[in-house]
Order: sequence, then C-alpha cells, then structure tokens
Amino acid sequence: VNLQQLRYLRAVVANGFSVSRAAQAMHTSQPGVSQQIRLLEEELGTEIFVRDKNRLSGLTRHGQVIMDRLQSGLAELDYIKSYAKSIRAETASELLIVTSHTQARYTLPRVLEVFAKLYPKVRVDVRHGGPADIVDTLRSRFEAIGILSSNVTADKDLLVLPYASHRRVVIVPRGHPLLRQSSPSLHDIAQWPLITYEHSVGARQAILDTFEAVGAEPHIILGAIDADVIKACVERDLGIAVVPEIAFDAERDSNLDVLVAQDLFPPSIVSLAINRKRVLGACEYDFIQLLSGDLTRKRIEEEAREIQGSER
Amino acid sequence: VNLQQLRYLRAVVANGFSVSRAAQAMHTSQPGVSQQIRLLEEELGTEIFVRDKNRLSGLTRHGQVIMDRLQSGLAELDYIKSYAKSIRAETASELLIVTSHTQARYTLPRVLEVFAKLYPKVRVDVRHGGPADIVDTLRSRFEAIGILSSNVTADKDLLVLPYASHRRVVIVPRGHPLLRQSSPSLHDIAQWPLITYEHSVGARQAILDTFEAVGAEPHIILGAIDADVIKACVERDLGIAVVPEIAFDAERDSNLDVLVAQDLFPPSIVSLAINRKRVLGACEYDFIQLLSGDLTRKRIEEEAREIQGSER
DNA sequence: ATAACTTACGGTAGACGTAAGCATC
DNA sequence: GATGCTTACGTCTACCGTAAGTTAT
Repeated sequence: VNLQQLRYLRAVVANGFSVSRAAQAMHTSQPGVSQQIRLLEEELGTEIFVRDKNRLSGLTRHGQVIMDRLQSGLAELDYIKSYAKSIRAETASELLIVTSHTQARYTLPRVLEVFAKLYPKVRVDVRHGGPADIVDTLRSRFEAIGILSSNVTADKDLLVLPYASHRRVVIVPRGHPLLRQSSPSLHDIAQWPLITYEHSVGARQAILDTFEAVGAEPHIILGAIDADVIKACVERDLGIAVVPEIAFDAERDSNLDVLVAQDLFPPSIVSLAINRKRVLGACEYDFIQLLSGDLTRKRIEEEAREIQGSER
Repeated sequence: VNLQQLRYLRAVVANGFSVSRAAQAMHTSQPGVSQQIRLLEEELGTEIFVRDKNRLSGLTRHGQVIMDRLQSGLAELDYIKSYAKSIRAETASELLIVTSHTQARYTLPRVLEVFAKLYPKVRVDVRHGGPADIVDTLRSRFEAIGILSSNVTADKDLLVLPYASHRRVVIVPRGHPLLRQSSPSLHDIAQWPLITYEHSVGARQAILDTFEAVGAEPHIILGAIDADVIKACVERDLGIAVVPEIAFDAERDSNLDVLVAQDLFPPSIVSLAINRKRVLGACEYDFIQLLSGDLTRKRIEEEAREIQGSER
C-alpha cells in the first residue's frame, strides 16, 4: 500500500468519482490513477468503488468505511507536512480561513487589513461556505481556521469559542408599509414575502425557527446564498429579509430601511473554530486576537487543554 | 513522503529510538531505515529526532507534534488493511483482546472456550497490561477489543460499556489472626503488611484510595503484577492482599482464607471498550455477548450512535 | 463519434540490501 | 574492539506516462 494510491482514492471521491478529473487534480495521467486504484482494491481484496457500466459511480458499503478512515488518516498525515512547512518558515506562510459569506464580506476585511500590515508576507486564503462545508474543511485540513456564524453542535474534534454576537435586523424596501407599525410582531412580518438564505446557510434555519416558535408561517419567495444578493432583491421589492445588523450599511444601502423591532430574532453568535489537533503559532494567535481581543493566546491554550482530559 | 518512511519512524519510536531494532522489527536492513528517516527529515525540513552522540535519543519539540499526528494517522490507515482483511474472510480471522491480567486469567478462559467452539477457525490473541497500555492499544489498533477492570476516564475515542461488577475480598494465609475478628475494619486490615498490585495495574490505586479515604495507612510490602503472584506470596505469609473475588478459588487456594468483611472495598467494574471507529462484525458481536448477555449487538450499536451527534 | 475507464508496455526514479566508514563507550 | 548510526553504491522493483483498446452514450 502506498500513500499515493490513497491520495488518488481520495481525489477520485473528491471529484465525484471521475478518474480523469482526479488525475488532473493530482497532476498526473489518468491511466496511472486508474491502475493504482485497481491495484489497491486488489491488494485489499475488496471492491471500493461501485462500477457502473465501466464507470465509477459510488462507494461500496465497505468502500464507505474505508474512505472514512482514509479521510481522517490522510488528514492527519497531511497536517504533518503543513506543520513542517510552518515551522520551517518560523512564522506561518499562509493562513486558510473558512467562514460564512457574511463574515467574509462584512467583518473579515477590516481584520485582514490590519493583519496584512502586521504580516505582509503571509498569504491569507479565505473560503466561504455553509456550516457543513466549514466543519468538513476543519476536519480534513487541520491548518484551517474557521469562523462560524451559527451555533455548531458541539464537536469532539473541534475547539469552538464564541466571541461575538450580532443582532439580526429586518430590512425592507425604503418606505415599506411595515415601517409605519410601531412595533411589528413576527406575525406581522410573516405577512410579507420573505427573502432568506439558501438551505446550506446556517442562518436560514435560525430565522425560520424563530417564526415557527410563535406559529408564524412566512412565505419564502427566494433563497439566496449571501446577504448582498438578498439586499439587492429587497431593493427591488421582491420581499423583505432578515440579515445580521453588520450586513446593513445605512449609507450604501440607502434604498433600504431597517425595522426598529430589533430583538425579535435571536442574535447570530460568531465563534472561532479550530481543529483540536491544530498547533497554533504566533501569527495565528495574532490573527485570532484581531478577530476579538478576548481571544488571547492564553485563553485559547486554556480552553484547548480543558475538555481533553484523558490524553495519555 | 512515503508510507514506509512513516512506518519506519513509528517503529524507531516504538523501539526506544533504536534504529537497529526498528529495522529488525520491520524486517529490513538498518541502513535503509536510517536513510529513509534522514530523507523524511530533509523533506520536512525539520529534525524529528534528537541526536545525541551519533545516536537517536528522543524527539524534538516538533518531533513530538509530528509523531502525535503520525501515530493516529497511521492507526487509521492500518485499520483499513485490518478491515479489508476481515471482510475478505467474511468472518473475522483473528481477534485481538487487550485486558487486565485478572480478566485474562479468571474470566476470559471460560469465554474463550465457548467461543472457540463457535468459531474454531478464528485465532484469538489475548494481551494483558495496565489500563494505560490497554487504552494505548485501543487507540493505535482499532481492531482491538478491550476489557478493562478499572474505571477509565471517559475517552472521546473509545466506547466504554460497563457490564459486570466483581466484589473484592481480602485474602489471608490460612488461620490468620484477622479471621478471629468478627468484622475487621479497614484500620484493622491496615495493621498487616499488604501485598498489592504493581503501579501500572489499575486496581492498586482503587485499593489504596479506599484505605486513604478512612485515613488508614497500609504498609505495602510488595507490588506484584498479577493476582497469582500475590496469592503465592500470601500463602507464604508475606502479607495479606485485596483481590477480586473471582481470583479466589476455594478449592485450589486451600492455603488461603477469605475475610468475611466483604464490602469494605468498592467493587471492580468491568467494562468493554472498543474504538469508536471500529466496525464490528458478527464474530465480534458474538464474542462480546459471551462476555455478558447484556451486551447485545443492538445495544452496542445504539450506544455507539449516541454521543457522536455531529458526524457530517 | 465522443467521452471515459482499462490494458499494455517501456523508461526511470527511488527504495532496499550489501559493504565500508565513523563515532562513542 | 564492540556496538550502532551513517555514507556509498549497485540492483531491481514498481510507479508513471504514452499509446492503444474497450465500452457505453
């Protein structure tokens, strides 16, 4: 068994069971990948992929178990390389930030601006995705730093530290009838077509749950991936929306109004999330502290030590 | 980076930083191991081992982090092979049981006898060691099945299911003065030289804690690794001892007597422990159910599902 | 006919083993 | 001088890429 074979396997899965795309991604030839996978299956004595009409189409039952172990195993080993690279450079040479679109768009830029001055040579990659994507990435790439704007269910592999809370507001087109009500209720708001996030975004569920808790049934007219799209749609009077306060800028969004009934929706809790196995360096700690002064190195080290308990 | 290199690395650590012994263990030549490790260190750009007078003597600070990830990563990948082997054979071809000496000696034989009839072709390896060894093995070899006779601190990687409780008894040489007391206290018992387990055995601490709780200070005259040695010593009147009731056999141990004051010591809780990542097959479930009828397949599957929660 | 995986085959890198070299006790 | 790690070097395996083959849409 060879590491390369396992990487090929992972690449094939990551590329939707396409050997050709996997080969491209791995900068190698397609037959090589094909053959190595066959060899591996032969050596293990079990089919990993379901072959459908001479094409890979999925994982066998056993393949799923194998891929599970393979993913986490390779993640560990890959981190060794990432870690080695970071210590070689003394200070990290790149940061991988995974976060929600809202954070990437409305809070990170300020942080990145300051950070870039502190560490002009560090490349920062920002990815955004839904909570599931973020957690997935934190699991498979230990070096990533996650910023989640949803309440992630406690995860034994991750260290999750809430550090901020953003109020949510209802935005409406300028001069909207709702503005005339002194303190509109959730039921009042539910009367109007609602524009909200797409399924993969964590905030969607939080918002819908709030309506549901009081028995209100909003009519969702559109699900968008980010607040910018939502705002654009609200401007065009397609409906109203609930967004984090930080996504609203009174100057730029002059075509929108905010309802005063602020606290109808629970705030969005922003947390830092990192893989427990991650070893942070000075650069990372500085970045994190820029997110929130509360997240000091000392505190993070304490929190990290906490739950572990029984490590040898 | 090559899988083989990583295996060499692990072998060197496992063999007390001896390259030669690692090479032997890996059935290869010493120079090969030496060179591959150098190559790996070069590729990673960091020293993993502390070299002391042309000899490896420990891990560097970075080496520790690397080895940590490497151990768990390789464990995952090795399990793939183990798993593949087990599905190839339809029923498992071997079981690895790790347990305390007491269990291995006094409860397992009966179980193994029945199991051998059910699965005559399955080879069963029984290892014994202290709680730390057992947990270590369960962490690095997922295929292992652990039977712990101590209360293991909750471990996120392991599924621990208590299934039995053994009373502890005080054994004394036949006709010992203590037998004349109607119900001796812990203080009375502490008057006599005590033979107990060695440090690595979990029961030692449980027993000493019991004395300490009432302020008694037994004089430990000997620490042995297993109950058989302890019994032999008690027979020769070196002292008295506290052992699980199952370790005492009235017929065979005719030179010993048991104190009637039974419940002075807390019982020894016996638990099944398996790695959460382990996939159990019919053979394993049958083995486990032989340990205790309560440990049905259904129950184990339920318990396994429980704490996970947030897996993708 | 095209797209995708598989088989066939030759070249080459790199892992392994032997043998010699060095350092420490 | 014995032990144990390192360097040097030749061999040989096996991985990879090219090219041709197969299969299904």
